[in-house]
Amino acid sequence: MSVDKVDTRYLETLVGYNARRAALRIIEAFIARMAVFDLRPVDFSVMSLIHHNPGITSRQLCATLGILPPNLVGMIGALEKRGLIQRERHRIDGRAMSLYATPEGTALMQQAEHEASALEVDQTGRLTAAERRTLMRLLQKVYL
Amino acid sequence: MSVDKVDTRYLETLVGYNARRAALRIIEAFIARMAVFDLRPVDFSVMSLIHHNPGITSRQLCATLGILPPNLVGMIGALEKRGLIQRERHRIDGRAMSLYATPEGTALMQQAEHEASALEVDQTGRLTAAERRTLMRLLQKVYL
DNA sequence: TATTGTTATACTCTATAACTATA
DNA sequence: TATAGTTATAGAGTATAACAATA
Repeated sequence: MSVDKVDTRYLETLVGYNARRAALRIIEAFIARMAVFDLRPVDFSVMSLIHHNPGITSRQLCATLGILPPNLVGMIGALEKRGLIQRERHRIDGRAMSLYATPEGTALMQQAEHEASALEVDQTGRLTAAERRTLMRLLQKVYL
Repeated sequence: MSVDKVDTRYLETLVGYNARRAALRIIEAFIARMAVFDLRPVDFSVMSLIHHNPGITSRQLCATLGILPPNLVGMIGALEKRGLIQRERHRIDGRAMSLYATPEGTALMQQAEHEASALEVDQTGRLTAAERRTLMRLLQKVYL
């Protein structure tokens, strides 16, 4: 026999389960609304960090976002090919590459971040501003 | 030039970013501590739902957990092969399969859920019990 | 000797199309 | 005609090993 209504009460006591479900919900909406910019969540994160940290290296991006170096190479290459970022050999450490947003990349990210922030408010519409701040603070207490 | 310290302040204003980081942190610990039971997060979720919903169908599992049917088949097959669950043809709807935890599966899940709950407390050690309840409630307000 | 970036490659996860048995 | 489960397969995401250039 099937069950009338699925009892999910146990899983809902787990922070990991709830955080994953919430993240997937928001990311789903993010993908849909960021399609006009042709930016996946990971591309957005990478571009945002370069935008706010001119000269950041690939290694620093990997460490910050938890991306493995081999998996970043293609993304960086694609963003450079699109004219959104520029790569320069690091002035002091010749092994590293410094990354910069181009004027086109900067303009794109100003729009994209504005849209992302608007989307966040939409997706968390059932939360008050205070609850939203609390949620952020508690999540950071978990992973930072 | 690389940057001294990476500025992540903008990304940290996004619920999606924070929820994903927190979820990944907890899931990482989950994978490590559930290895003794040979249960990945998805296996744990599936087994837990079967455990608490005797007779649940594959379709109901898919709808509840957001898994696509073709991707559930192999998991169910593996769990059955391990003797943790039993599949029976649904008594009324001959197309569906009703799923039940075996005594072995039930015993395993009692241990596994106990361990998962303990792990949750460890991973959210920087939160008070009240904060943990608040976090859960706010996350559910986002995705439910 | 260690680190940055890179290539190649394997592995896992997720998604799509099409089939069968039943409703 | 629609749905539950299944098969095969494609695509995206993530991981490991090894290498060249530089520290």
